[in-house]
Amino acid sequence: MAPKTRERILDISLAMFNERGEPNVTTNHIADELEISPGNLYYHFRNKEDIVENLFARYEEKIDRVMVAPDERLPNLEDIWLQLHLAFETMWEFRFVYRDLVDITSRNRKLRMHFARILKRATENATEVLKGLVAAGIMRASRAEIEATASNVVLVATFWLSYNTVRGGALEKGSEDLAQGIFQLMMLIAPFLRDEERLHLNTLANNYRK
Amino acid sequence: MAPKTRERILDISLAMFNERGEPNVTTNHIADELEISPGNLYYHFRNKEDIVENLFARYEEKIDRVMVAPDERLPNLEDIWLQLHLAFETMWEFRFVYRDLVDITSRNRKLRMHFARILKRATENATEVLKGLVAAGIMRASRAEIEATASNVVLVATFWLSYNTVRGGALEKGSEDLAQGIFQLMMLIAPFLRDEERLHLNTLANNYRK
DNA sequence: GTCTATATAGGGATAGAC
DNA sequence: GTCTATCCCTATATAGAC
Repeated sequence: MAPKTRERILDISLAMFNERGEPNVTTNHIADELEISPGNLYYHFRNKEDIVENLFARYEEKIDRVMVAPDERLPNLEDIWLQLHLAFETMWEFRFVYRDLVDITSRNRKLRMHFARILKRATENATEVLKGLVAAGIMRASRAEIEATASNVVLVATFWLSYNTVRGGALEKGSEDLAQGIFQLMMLIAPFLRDEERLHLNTLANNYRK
Repeated sequence: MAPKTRERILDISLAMFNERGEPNVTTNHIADELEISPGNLYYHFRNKEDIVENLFARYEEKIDRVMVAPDERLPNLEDIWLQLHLAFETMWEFRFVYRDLVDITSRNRKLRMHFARILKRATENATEVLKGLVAAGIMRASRAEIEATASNVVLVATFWLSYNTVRGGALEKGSEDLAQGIFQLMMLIAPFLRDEERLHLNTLANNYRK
């Protein structure tokens, strides 16, 4: 049996928001693409914002599952690659949120609060991981450096896709763009690493240079 | 004598774009605010995009003057504080560009190309300055680290205002927000500095923590 | 649950008088 | 240069039939 209309609206809206940017997709576009009537769409959702909020809720749920606190074991660099990879995959899936982040959060108090919460949690998460690396002896950094770096990690992660779009240059397929962003994040912590890991990252740079 | 209408339109548009976001300001709003007729506005500008392009040209000219290549003398940290301050002031003056950066550049090829050029120039500029610090013996970093850091500096500078908006928390008056962003940028290069300067920055952190 | 038809509002933009 | 009047179009949203 075909998926419920409500779900189909959400799915196609996500695809169109991601592709064209949420401000540039109207409810009529969505209805057209689905080959349903605008009236039908409004039977399932009060308004466009209602669709956006539902998609954001999907996003929030997924990203929350990815931002798991570090467990008892001290983290290593492999853990970080993996966690960044999972986070970036989810952000890519809902990249419309990031494309017009300020506009979307400015006009909707609910989304603004929830997004601020995600950022806060991400920053705490990053801080804990960095502290873990210090505790594991993999890196050395002061408290102030850890805090500043955690903020910078979150900032770069949040706006990497926008940056990559805006700096021009042909966009790769999504997965390569993401890999480059993850590398860029790793280079934020590279200078704090002990020589072995630091040199390793420097070597990897050639694979990601663009 | 009062300023020419054309200039008044540009001035008030800039103020309104900065305050409400460019997508949320219509030509009618602008005309209302100026207490002129919409028809008059369209006598001076072909359309809204024409206004945006003119404001962007103003911005580009100013930011180009700020991004001066380092002169013969090797740079020190004071030079960097100063240059960042000048750049951030100009970005703040035209912050509407940054608020909806992806949307604005996506729909206008000309702005897209010009903004990409600014980013490219900023990255080259940052790279040169970092190399200068290395040459001056103030910091140590590999070529790969310099390149990655230059990119991160530009990325953080580009999206600092958006980040600050979106993370919530009461916004300070503009000047304090900017100072915090500049500090955040300095912390990107802190780990590469020799001990003296690195400790100095770490001490400053208390003034900027938020 | 879905459609057709329509109401309403607003934004972009132009013509023509002054 | 400026205004009034207006047109066109698109977007959101609703009513009521099926």
